[in-house]
Parts: sequence; C-alpha cells; structure tokens
Amino acid sequence: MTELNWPPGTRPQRPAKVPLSRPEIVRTALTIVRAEGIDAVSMRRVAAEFDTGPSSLYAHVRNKDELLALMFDEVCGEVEVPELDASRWKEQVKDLARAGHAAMLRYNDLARAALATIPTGPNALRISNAMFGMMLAGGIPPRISAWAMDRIFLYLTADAYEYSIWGPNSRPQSIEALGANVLAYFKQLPADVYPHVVKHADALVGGSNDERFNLGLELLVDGLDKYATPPP
Amino acid sequence: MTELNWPPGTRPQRPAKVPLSRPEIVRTALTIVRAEGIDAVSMRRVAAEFDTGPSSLYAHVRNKDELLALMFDEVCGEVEVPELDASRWKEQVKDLARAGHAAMLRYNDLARAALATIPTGPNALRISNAMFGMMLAGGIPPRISAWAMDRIFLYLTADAYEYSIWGPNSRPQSIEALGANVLAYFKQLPADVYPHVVKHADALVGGSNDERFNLGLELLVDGLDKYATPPP
DNA sequence: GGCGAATGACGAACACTGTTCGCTGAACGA
DNA sequence: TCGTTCAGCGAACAGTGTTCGTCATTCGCC
Repeated sequence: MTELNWPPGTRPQRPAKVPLSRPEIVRTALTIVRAEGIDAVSMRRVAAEFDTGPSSLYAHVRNKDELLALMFDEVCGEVEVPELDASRWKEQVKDLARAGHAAMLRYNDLARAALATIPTGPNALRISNAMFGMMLAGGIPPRISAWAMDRIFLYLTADAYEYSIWGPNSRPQSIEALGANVLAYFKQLPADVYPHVVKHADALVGGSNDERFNLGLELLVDGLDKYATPPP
Repeated sequence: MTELNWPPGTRPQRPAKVPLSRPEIVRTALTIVRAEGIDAVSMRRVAAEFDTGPSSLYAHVRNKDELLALMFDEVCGEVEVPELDASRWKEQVKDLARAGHAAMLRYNDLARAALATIPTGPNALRISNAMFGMMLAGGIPPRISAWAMDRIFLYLTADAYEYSIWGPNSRPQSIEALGANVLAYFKQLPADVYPHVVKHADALVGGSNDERFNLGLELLVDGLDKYATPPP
C-alpha cells in the first residue's frame, strides 16, 4: 500500500519521523547488541533502525567509541547498589560484582566494548563509589581498596567477555559440543609432553561459568583480609 | 635503477620472490603488531610486506582468526618454563604468570587477540601444563587447579590488553597527562554523590601497572592456600 | 624424457566498515 | 520578514575480510 500523496503538491520531501536523540540512539543500539551482538552494532545498522543513513547519527554522538561508552554506562545504570552494611562488606562486594557481571551478560558481548573503555560515566562511578565504600568500611586502606576494585572490575569484564564468546549466542548444544571437542583434543595429546593436561582433561573443561567466575571472585575478595586494619 | 631485462625474451612474468610460508607470515605479522599494533595487522598489510595481495595468504592460513591464533601461540613459545620446585610452587606460579604477562606486553596489544582465543596451541599448552603441575605439587586439587589456572590466564591477558590501550603506544607523557586529566575529573566530581571517589582520587589513579598487576596476581595465587590438602 | 594433475600466487571483485563533506529544509531570534 | 543555525541525510572515501577464477610453476608417474 503506497501513500496517496494527497492533496497534490503537499507531499513533504521528508516524511515526518520520530526525531533522533541521544537516549533513543543508545536505547536502539542496546536492543541490537542484545539481539545480535556487538559486531552487529554499526553506525549503518543503528541508523537503519531510524530509516536513515549513518551520517545522521553524528549530530548526536561524536563517534562510535562514544556511542559504545554511552551504551556501557547505560547498562551500569541497571545495577542496583545496596545500602552499606559494614559487617557484611565482603559479601556485599561479591554481590555487587556479581550484579555487574550479570548486567554485562544480559547484553550479550557488550563487555568487549567495556574492556576498551575507562569507566568514567555517572552510573559506572556510582558502582565504583559504592564498592570503594564497602572496602573502606572493611578496614582496607584506600590505596589497596582502589587497586583491588580496579582488579575486580577488570576480572568481571574480562570474564563476561570471554563467556559471551562461547556463551548463549551459539546454541547451548554447540557449547557442549565445543567442550566435548576440546576434551577429546586434550585426551588425545601426547601424555609424555603434557601429562597433567591429559590426565585431568575433564577438570580443565568442566565446571559452569558461574562456578569458575565465583572462584576467581572469591580469591580476589577474600584475600583482602590480610590488608585489613583492626576495626576502630 | 631499473632491471635490464637481459637477455631479451627471458624476463619472467613474475619476478623471483621469497616464497610465502606459514612461519614467515606469522613472523611478519608479529613484527607489524610490535611496531604498529594489532589494528594494523590486516591481511592486506601483511601481504604487502611480501609485495603481493591478500589472497596469497589464504593458501597458508585458513583465515585471519587462525593467523591471530598462530601469532599468539608463537609468542607463548617465548615464555621459559622452569623446572618444578614444589617447595616454591606459589612463587613459581607467579613468576610464570609474570613471564606470560611480559611476553604479551612485548607484542603491543596482541593480548586483545588472545582474549578471543581458547589457547590450544602447543606452546600455550606447554605453559598450561607447567602451571598445572606447580599447583598440583602444591597440594591443590585438580579441579581447583584447573579453574584457578584458567582465572589466572584470563586475568593476565585482560591486564595486558588494558595496559596496551594506555600503554607505551601513546607517548609516556600522554599517559601521565591522561592520568592527570582523570585525576582532575575525579576531584571535580560532586563530593556528596561520589564521596569516596573524590576523597581518594589519587589512590584511584595512582600506582604503576606492575604494582596493580602484582596485587591481583598475589590475591589469586595466595588465596589458593586454603584449598591445599596437607602434603603427603 | 615428457605429460597430466596439483598447487601456490594473485588480480579483481563483493559486501561490508567508520567517517566526512556538502546540500536541503525547517525552526527560531531579531 | 529576513538570516542564521542546525539536524537530517545522500554520496563518497579509504579501509576491511574473504572468495572466485585464472595463471604459471612444479611434482609424481608412466
């Protein structure tokens, strides 16, 4: 069904459209990354969602890097920050890290973009500030707290990225198939060259992503105890 | 000075060249990544180093991903693996991780490619097998050893990648300038919203990459103690 | 020794990418 | 009412990974 162009001569050269705006662009890009992954987020693809060309976006967004940074901070906004309970500070740090991890995973492989960004957006800062406060409340010196936080976020992002590669994008069965392939590959290796890899091949490929993530998180957080100064 | 084309009629249609080979291609790609970074490693760029077009490479390398994987494993070959000394297993694990970290950093931002790869090459396996052995010698159960190793390599690669972004590619002064910018940005934030970030801004941006890397590494490795079974 | 098959090299092309340059048309202030 | 400003946008540029078809060379075999 084509439009009538009536009355004659009044057809606007440009049909009326929802005007572009930064939040709309970010929102749209997030739906794309959720459905098709970060590689599908191109300026053309986002613009096409508004029935226009890529150059139209540059009035609202400096470049693609800025768009990715905006997307990342938007997702950070979905992470809920609890009220501080100093007696449970380690649990709170872990929970906050898990919440951030989950938020990343919710948006496919967006974590890849986060790895390249230094998180200075308002929502990211809100999370940082909260975790910082938890560690300080636990008696960890500021310097160690700052670095440990940095390490935890690096670990969190890297894990989310790695997971997204073998994650739910490929069909679940294909993950298992891939795992089975790697397992078979490990078992077939020369046992005299790689004895431990061959012997414990199943331990190497076994375990869910959550189990692995939690092990690293636990090591990173629990190890902070030794830096804690006696509570005042 | 142009060639003479003598005797007449014998000019070959294609001038004699060094024939391409997989190792040569990988070596060349590594010199490029070292000098210009991973983004400069395109099939065209590598091929140009051999005075040919990109399609010539596909006889030796399945695709770019395979090339990147080959490059990564080649770099893993530069890491020296020590003889096992069970009494120093934790130190050995840390030293091996530091050696891998250093090897990554030597090749600019190659770590980015490593993040996307599951390390199954011979040289990577050599390192994995060695670290596995160290942990087992320390009395860590196979399952925990395998996961911890995975976590350490993930951490190592992610840190090398992050460092390469702000690293020696940009001029050293510009790193400091960037740090100073971030510091100024943090200090100017509203102190009622982000109190800890503002108060300890210098702790957040302070510290060398090595100090930060070592803190994370120490937490990950030392925390394994609690899983150690009493030595036989 | 000579011939057919296999293989490496490679130019051209395809479908993409991020970004820039001007042009158009509408809205707003003087 | 006129100018100015600016978002929207088509076209183009210089890249990207990869594929196809063709060419020349070389190797194995009779």
